[in-house]
Amino acid sequence: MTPHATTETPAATPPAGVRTLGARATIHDVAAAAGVSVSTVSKVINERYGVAAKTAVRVQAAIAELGYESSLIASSLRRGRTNVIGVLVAGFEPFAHAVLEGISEALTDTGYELLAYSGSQASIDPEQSRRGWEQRSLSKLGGTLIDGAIVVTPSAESTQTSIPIVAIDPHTGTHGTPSIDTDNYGGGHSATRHLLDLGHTRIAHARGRTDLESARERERGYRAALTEAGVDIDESLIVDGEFRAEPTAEAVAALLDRDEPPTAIFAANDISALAAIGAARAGGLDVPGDLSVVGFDDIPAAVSGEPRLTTIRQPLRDMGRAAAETLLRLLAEPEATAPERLHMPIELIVRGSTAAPRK
Amino acid sequence: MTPHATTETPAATPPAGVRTLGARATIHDVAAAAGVSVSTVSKVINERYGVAAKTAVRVQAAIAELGYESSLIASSLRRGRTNVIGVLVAGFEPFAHAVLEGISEALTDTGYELLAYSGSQASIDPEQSRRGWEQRSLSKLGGTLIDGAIVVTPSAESTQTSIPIVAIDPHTGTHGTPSIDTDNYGGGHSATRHLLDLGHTRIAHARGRTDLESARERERGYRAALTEAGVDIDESLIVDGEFRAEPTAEAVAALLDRDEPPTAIFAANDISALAAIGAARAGGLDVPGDLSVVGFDDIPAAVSGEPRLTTIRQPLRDMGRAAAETLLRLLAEPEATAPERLHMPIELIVRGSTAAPRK
DNA sequence: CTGTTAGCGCCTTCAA
DNA sequence: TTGAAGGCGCTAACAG
Repeated sequence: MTPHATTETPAATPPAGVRTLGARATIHDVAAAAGVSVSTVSKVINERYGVAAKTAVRVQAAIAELGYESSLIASSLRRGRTNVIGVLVAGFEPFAHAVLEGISEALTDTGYELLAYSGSQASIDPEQSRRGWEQRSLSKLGGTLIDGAIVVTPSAESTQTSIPIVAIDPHTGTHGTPSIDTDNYGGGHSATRHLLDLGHTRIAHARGRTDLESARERERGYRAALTEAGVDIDESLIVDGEFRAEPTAEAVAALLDRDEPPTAIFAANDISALAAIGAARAGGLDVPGDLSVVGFDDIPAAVSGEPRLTTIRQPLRDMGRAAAETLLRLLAEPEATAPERLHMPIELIVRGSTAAPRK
Repeated sequence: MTPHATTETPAATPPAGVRTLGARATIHDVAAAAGVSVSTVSKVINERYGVAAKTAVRVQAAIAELGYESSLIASSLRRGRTNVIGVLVAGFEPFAHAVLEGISEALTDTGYELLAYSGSQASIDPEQSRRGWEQRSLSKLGGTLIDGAIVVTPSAESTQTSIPIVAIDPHTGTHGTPSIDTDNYGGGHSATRHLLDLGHTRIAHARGRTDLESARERERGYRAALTEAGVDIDESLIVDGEFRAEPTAEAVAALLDRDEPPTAIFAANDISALAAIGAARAGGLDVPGDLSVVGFDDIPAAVSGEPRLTTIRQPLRDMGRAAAETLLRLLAEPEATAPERLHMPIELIVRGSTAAPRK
C-alpha cells in the first residue's frame, strides 16, 4: 500500500486518524477532501499550469473549508525560497526595536515577510559564545528558513553563509559583508563642537568600550573637534565609562573632585550621560549650570528626566530601512557588487542639559 | 544505489558537488568528514547513548571544523519540538516592542528561544484579511516551527490550533484562549477620577474605536467615575476619536468651540491626547491652563513634548512576562487548565498636562 | 556500537 | 490533465 490513501480508496472522507480536532490540516487532508492527489493540490496552491479549472475549484473549496495554509518549513525545506527575511538580534532592546521598525517599513509591499530571531536567551555560556551568537543563528536558520538576513550589532565577522547578509552597526570592521552604521566620528565631533560653541574649553569625555569601533570613532571625533578649535587635549580628562552607568559615575565623580574640574562632558552614550548627571548632582553640582552634558543615542530615557538630555541622535529607522533595501537588492541580483559600507548622518539634538559655562 | 553516499564509497572526501564554498554544511558533510553514517552524527548531536567515545570525538571534531549547526527547520519537521516560542505581531510598533521585552525577560534561561513574526507586510488585502492575520501565521508556523505562540492584539478568535496559545490584549472577547490584558476599565476610571479630584466637572471623553473591547471598557470606566462622583453624564461631551489623531483633533476643536466648553478631556490613547493638545493650542488655549488632558498608554512621545502628558501606563512588560509564563506552564503540562483571563493593573502617571481648572 | 530504513510536509520531475 | 516517485535535512526505530 502506498504511504497515503489515494482517490480510489473507499474513504471519500479523510483517512482514519487524520484531522483529529484541533490539528493543523496538511496537504494530504486537502487532497483527500478534494478527492485528488497531493501533487495536484500543490499545483493549485502554487498556481502551476496543468490543472483543470473544475478540479482547481474543488481544491480551492477544500482549502478554504479546512483552513489550510501550507507549512512554511516544509515548503522551505523543499524549495530554496521562503520569502522571509530574518533579522538576527542579540536581544529585544530599544536599539533593535528602532532598527526593526525601519526594516519593517522598507519591507512593506515587497512580498517579503519579517522574522526577528533572538537566539539562545541563556545567560552567557562561554562554550557557546566562542562563535558569535549571530553565526550560530545564521547556521540554524540559513540555507532554509530565511532568504536573507540582517544582523544587528554583530560581535564577529560573518563568514560562510549561503544567504546574503547585511550588518547593522557591526562591532568590528567587516570584511566582505555590506554594512550600515552611523557616522560615529561625526557624532563625536558635533557633540564636542556644540560644547565648544557654547564657550566651554575644559571638556571631558567619558568614552565607551574601547574594543568597539563605534566607541573609538566617537573619541576620534571628540579629539578632532578640540584640535580644530585650537584646544589642547588634556588626556586626564578622558576617562573610561565603558558605555555603562557605574563606571561612568565613578569616573565622573573623580573628575569633578579635582582642583580644576571640567565644565562640560561628552559621554559616549546616553546611559553614561545620565550617570554623569547623577554623579554631578550627588556632588552638589547643577546641570547644566555647573556642568554641561551631551550624550549619544537619544534613547527614550533621554527625555524622561529633568533636564532633558542634549544628545546625538542616530537615525536608527533609516539604518534599518537602508539595510533592508540593500538586502533586497542583493536578493534581486545575486551577483550584485556587495561590499559597501554606509555611514548614515547623525543629528545633534539640543535640549536642556547643556548651557554656556559660568564665567 | 542508496540515496546518499555511504562509508564504503570511494569518496572519503565529500561527494562531488557538496560543500561548495560558502554553502551551509549539512549532516551529510559531517558524516562524510568523520567517516561515519549520518545517523551516528545525529546521535552525537542529540547526545543519545550508543556511540563509542572515540567515534563521538571524531564527529565532534568534524562538526567544529565545518562549523556545522543542525538546521532548525529540518529537525523541526522531523520531531515535534523546536524549543522556539513564536510571538505573532501585526507589526513592529512600540506596543509590540514593550511586550516583546517582557516576553524576552521571562524566557531567559528557560532553554526557549524567541522568534517574532510579522506576517505579510502587505497593505490590507481584503482577500487575505478575511481570516485574521494571526490565524494565517499560526497555520504557517504552527505544527512545526514553534512549540507555542503568543499573539499580540489578535483581531479574531484563534481556533484550530495544534500548539498552545496565549493572547495579549485581544480585540474581542476570547473563548478558550488564555489571555492577558490591562484593566482598561480601571484605567478609564483612574484618569477621570484624577480630573475630578483636581476639581473639574465638565470632563469630555475622546473615545477609541468602539468596535474594540478595550475602548469600550475605557469609556465604561469614565462613565462610572463620573456617576460615582455625582456628576451627570453629558453625552455631547463624548466624541469619537477612533484612537487616531485627525478625528480627535477635529472633534476636540468642535468641542472647544462651544458656548460652554469642557475644562478637561480624557483621551482614549496618547495619540488622541496629543492631538487634543494640538487642537487646543490651535484654538489659542493653554494646556493645562485652559484645558487639562489625560491620555492612555504612556508611549515614548508622551514625554517628548511640552507639557509632558499625564497618562495611564499599561504594564506592557509585565503583560509580556505573564503571557510567557502562562505559555511555559501550558507547554510543561499540556493538560493544564488553560482558560483564564488576566487583568493587569494600570498606573496613573501624573505629569504636566493636567491642573486644577481656572475659577 | 553502528548503519539501514522510513518518513515529517511539501514540491518537482516524469510517466501515464 | 493527473498522479507516482523521489528527495530537501533530519531523527527514530530497528537490524546487524
